[in-house]
Amino acid sequence: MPASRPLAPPDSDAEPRQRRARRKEARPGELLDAALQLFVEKGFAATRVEEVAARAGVSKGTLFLYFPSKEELFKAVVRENIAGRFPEWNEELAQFSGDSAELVRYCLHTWWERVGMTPASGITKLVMSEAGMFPEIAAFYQQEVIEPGHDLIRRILQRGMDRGEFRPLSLEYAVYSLIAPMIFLLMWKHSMAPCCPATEVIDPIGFIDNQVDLLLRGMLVPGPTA
Amino acid sequence: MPASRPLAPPDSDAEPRQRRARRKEARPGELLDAALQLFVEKGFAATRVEEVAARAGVSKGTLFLYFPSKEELFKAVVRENIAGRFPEWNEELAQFSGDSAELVRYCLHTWWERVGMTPASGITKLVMSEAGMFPEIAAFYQQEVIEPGHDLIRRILQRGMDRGEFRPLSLEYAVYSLIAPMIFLLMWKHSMAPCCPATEVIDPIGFIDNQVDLLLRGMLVPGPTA
Amino acid sequence: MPASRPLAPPDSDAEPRQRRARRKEARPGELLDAALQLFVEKGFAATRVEEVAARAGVSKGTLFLYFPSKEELFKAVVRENIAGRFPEWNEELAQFSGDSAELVRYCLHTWWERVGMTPASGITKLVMSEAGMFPEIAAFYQQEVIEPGHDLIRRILQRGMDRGEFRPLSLEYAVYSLIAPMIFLLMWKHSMAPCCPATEVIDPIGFIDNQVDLLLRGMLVPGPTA
Amino acid sequence: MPASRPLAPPDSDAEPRQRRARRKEARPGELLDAALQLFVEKGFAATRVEEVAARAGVSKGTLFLYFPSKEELFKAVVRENIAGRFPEWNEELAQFSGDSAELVRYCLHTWWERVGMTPASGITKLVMSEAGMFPEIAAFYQQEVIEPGHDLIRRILQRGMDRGEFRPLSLEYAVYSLIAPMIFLLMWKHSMAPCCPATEVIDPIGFIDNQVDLLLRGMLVPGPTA
DNA sequence: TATGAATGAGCCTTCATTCAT
DNA sequence: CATGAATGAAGGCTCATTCAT
Repeated sequence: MPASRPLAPPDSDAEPRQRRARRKEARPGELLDAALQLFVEKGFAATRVEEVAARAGVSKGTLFLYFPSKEELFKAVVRENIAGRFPEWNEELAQFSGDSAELVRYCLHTWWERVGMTPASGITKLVMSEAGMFPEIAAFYQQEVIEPGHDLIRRILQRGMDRGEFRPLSLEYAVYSLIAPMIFLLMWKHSMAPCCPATEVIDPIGFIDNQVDLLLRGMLVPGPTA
Repeated sequence: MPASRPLAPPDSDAEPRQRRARRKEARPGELLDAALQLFVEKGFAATRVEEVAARAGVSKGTLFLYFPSKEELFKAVVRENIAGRFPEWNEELAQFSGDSAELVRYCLHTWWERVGMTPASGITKLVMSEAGMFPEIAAFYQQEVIEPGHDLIRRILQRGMDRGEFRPLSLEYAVYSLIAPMIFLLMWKHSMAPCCPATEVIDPIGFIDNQVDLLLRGMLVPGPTA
Repeated sequence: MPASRPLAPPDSDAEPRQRRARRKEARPGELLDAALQLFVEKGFAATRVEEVAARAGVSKGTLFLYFPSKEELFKAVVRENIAGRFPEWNEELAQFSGDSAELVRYCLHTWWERVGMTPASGITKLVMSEAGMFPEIAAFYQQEVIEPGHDLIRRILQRGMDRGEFRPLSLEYAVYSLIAPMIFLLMWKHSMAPCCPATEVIDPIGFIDNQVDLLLRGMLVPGPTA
Repeated sequence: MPASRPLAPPDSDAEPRQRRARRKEARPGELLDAALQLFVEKGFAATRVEEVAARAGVSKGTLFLYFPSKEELFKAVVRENIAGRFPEWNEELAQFSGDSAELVRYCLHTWWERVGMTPASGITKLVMSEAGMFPEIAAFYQQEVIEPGHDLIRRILQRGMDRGEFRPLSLEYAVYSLIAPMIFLLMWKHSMAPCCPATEVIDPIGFIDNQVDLLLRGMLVPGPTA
């Protein structure tokens, strides 16, 4: 879940005077973006700080002006890219007025649009891949993303049950049932797809639609006209 | 999918004659096991060959007697652990006589018992994490594991449709629907769980049961007493 | 044939501004000099890059900033030290106006002064010693040094015959007759002399003089007063 | 100058019973031959003991049964191959009855036949190439080969002067004049020729003939019909 | 601030040497 | 005697990090 900082700052500088200053402020962000890309592509160890700096258009030394070490850069990348959008999303959820099946469908599609298909989706892959080396980061991610995410989904499911739309569900497991296909899409996109041109291409929208159909059919209280 | 090679060779020196020779045969396996553990634990780059050797009870140099480089060791770990169990599984599938819902349930549980809960499950995590650095390995995995796996599941779904048990399904997407929860379990087990004691523990059996219920409800032709 | 680059860069810091920059330009040369010395002293394999770096007053890593590998360093040493001085020598030869006997004598003495007695003479010993391991280098040397050298000598001999000073000679063999003593001096200087204090010391000037006398006596058309 | 041990032991064993025993005795010799070849080809450092053992048809361990270390193997190779043939040669010289010009020609040709063109010629190349690392060996070689060789040549020259055939010569330098072309042939054969197919091929017999003509013309007392 | 030359700890890999069989 | 599996010291090379400019 990317912060609202523009990922690619428009360099169409109306006022040429302050470009330098603006760039200076933009530095850390540009470095984080470059780092995100590279870490996702190649993993933590295989990414060289010099490459990150180069992709951000600065020198190696400059990177260390902003981040005291490669590890801290990594942590910053993760932290920066999971900046809580949950308040906003919780708000959206609270105001949703359609039926719960709609809500489920809306949620997964929205997640895809706002996270799954953006570069930010890479950080989940990143965190999972490097969790062993950065338990601290994994715990942080768990706390800041996974738990709020689970809560959000749990509320959706509860809403469905409360409104008599969903049959009684094991909240715990049902949450995973909704998350699993998203994780799957993510890993597919970031792991297999980029390196095996032979890999079958998954159409994410189609998959999500189909998956939601399947799951909802299992979750919904059977209507009189099944 | 680990070979049936015993993980810890019985050193019950019944015949004291050829201890050396016996060790020699066991070496590659011991090294591969040690490497599997460490690669899964720490990733490829962060694992030092000396550590692998030490865990296998030999010296650094010995490792290079059996594997010409760290990369080849990695490849061997992957190859060793996916040694085609598909023929055997395909056979089991062909001889299954129960209904297709049973078959689906049986399959996922069996996968968990034979792969998911064994150390070999780390391989998938490993391949996904390092795919960027080892496109060759990823392609190999794609060909040797993913495609046969998809085929197998596709046949199960087709069987269900042929026998009139499953409603018409998009084979493509339905395959992913069955795979996704397995991938999710795997990543959970190898990424979040080991480093965040705080993480909610997922009971895999429970999750699989629940997930199968949900999916089957969506896949089965609604019986007279839904 | 060493380039005219000063072997020990004058660190007489007149302008304290850009010591760093100046060093940077001097580095490759300092490293090449150090490498030349050590390679000649100990051979390629027995020379450690760290030692080369140390003798050049830098750390191991710095060496790799300028040369991508030990092999490339070696190649650079060879290239640096044979940087075509042949054009200049050919020019000298063309403008020589004395008789051909003088020219032969002048040539061999000049070779000694400009190559034989300089550290660059070690290069030939080096190339010959390591030719088996670096066929590429040997071929390069053959092309860039040996062939031009032979051409030069061949022209001298031809000049002598054209002017009626030398009797008809087999150009091919006569070239080797002039080269052989130089190679001999070189190998003596770099192989036997340095390690056997007992070895008889050859006075190169004396040897060259004597050798030229002997050869010229065989090559010259017998004058009326032999 | 190879010892009289046959370089390639004829395995056409008339009596098959003792082959094993005979081989056992032949071991050190076979190892030394293999080592000579490889050391000459690749130099000391680049030759692996395992390769030597393999070429001699034994295992690595066996080599260390006969030679306590690689360095000692090297020294043995040199020692073995310079076994004094000088007594024999000195004898030949003493009994030579022709004129001294003939003797010079005979000597150089004989040297080529008995040393230059045999594998043993490699050791001179070897000693010169590795002298820096084995000063002890170089000194030994100096003492056992170079000095006796110089003595022999010096005696020839003295004989020529004593018999009034040669003009007064600087013994010292004239010795080098005769040795230089031999050294040159040797280095050419072992260094440049094997790795540069492009290298001009020198016909050694032709070169020696030509060189002797040239030198003798310079050394001989001019006859009435110069 | 920004640079990039310099550093040196760290790791993979080789190979002479040992030793149990 | 012979073997070849095992060892571990040594050295090439990388790259995160520092610091003079």
